[in-house]
Amino acid sequence: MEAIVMAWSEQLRSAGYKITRQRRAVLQVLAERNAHWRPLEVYQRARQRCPALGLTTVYRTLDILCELGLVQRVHLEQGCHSFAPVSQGHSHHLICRKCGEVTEFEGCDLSPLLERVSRSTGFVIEEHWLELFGTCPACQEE
Amino acid sequence: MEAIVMAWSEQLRSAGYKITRQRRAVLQVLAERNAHWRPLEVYQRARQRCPALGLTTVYRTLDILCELGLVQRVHLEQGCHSFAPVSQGHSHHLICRKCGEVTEFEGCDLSPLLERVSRSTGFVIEEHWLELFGTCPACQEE
DNA sequence: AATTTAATTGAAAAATATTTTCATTTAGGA
DNA sequence: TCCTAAATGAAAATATTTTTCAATTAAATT
Ligand SMILES: [Mn+2]
Ligand SMILES: [Mn+2]
Ligand SMILES: [Zn+2]
Ligand SMILES: [Zn+2]
Repeated sequence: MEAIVMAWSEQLRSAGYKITRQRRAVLQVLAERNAHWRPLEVYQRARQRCPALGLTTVYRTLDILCELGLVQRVHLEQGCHSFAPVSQGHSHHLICRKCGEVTEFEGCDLSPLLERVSRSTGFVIEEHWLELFGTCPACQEE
Repeated sequence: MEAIVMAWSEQLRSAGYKITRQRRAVLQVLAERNAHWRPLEVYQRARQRCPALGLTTVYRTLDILCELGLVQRVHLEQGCHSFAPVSQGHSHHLICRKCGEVTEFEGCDLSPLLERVSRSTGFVIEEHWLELFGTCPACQEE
């Protein structure tokens, strides 16, 4: 089994969640590709491994994974219904508009920007979201 | 009438759209506050000015305003169903988590970051989204 | 291995959000 | 004022997400 699936399972377990066939199937699907997944897609694909799976459980599992910071909602022009795996705590995504591939990128030093905005607006800034869109190497070759 | 409503109307007109009572009511609501608005909120508020207004028309009007770059969808933790006015072309929002106030901020020079990410991933980066969350000056005083 | 039990489950229904359809109305140019 | 394409709202359809609840099950305990 994929190492990432085992790592996720361990995180679930240590947070007090049981490892069920259904949850395992969801994790395995998410580990298949670096991409963003909609609940319905996860459901359809995961049912090949676990036919008894219900869509409700997919939603519930994604909720838990979000809560634990193992996946993150991805916001797209077409809508904000999909989720992508996350490696560390604070994370941003780079999304291919053609194939949907999702790549995390490291290091977002926005401090100068944030400080400037904070000073000019008087806001206390507590969080930032940054998402990049473009074309991945594979899709650049058409 | 608010200057901003007249400016928006002119934009609509010059894009070939008719200025209807319904559209004017929607614009007037959006101009009321620097905030993010959900379609249903716009609908309820705008019906005080134009009782015949339908929710469908609110959705359609927001679509057009998005298309023309006069409003922009705002993405929140709770969901991504609201819209906020935009002054210029490329714009980012700073959102108060307490009162919902939305402030645009100027100048987001992300070039060094984008270039670095582009180099390290091989992606061609075409667009970026940045949203900041925090507490506005008024809400800081509790 | 059998027992126990709280966590988990899926189906169905409900709630919420958005889009489509279509007959009627209307803004705005002629 | 007349004309017409654009715009409209009500209703229905579609899409997404959550709630409810009786049945099942993971896994800790015997
Ligand atoms: Mn960051
Ligand atoms: Mn920018
Ligand atoms: Zn979003
Ligand atoms: Zn505030």
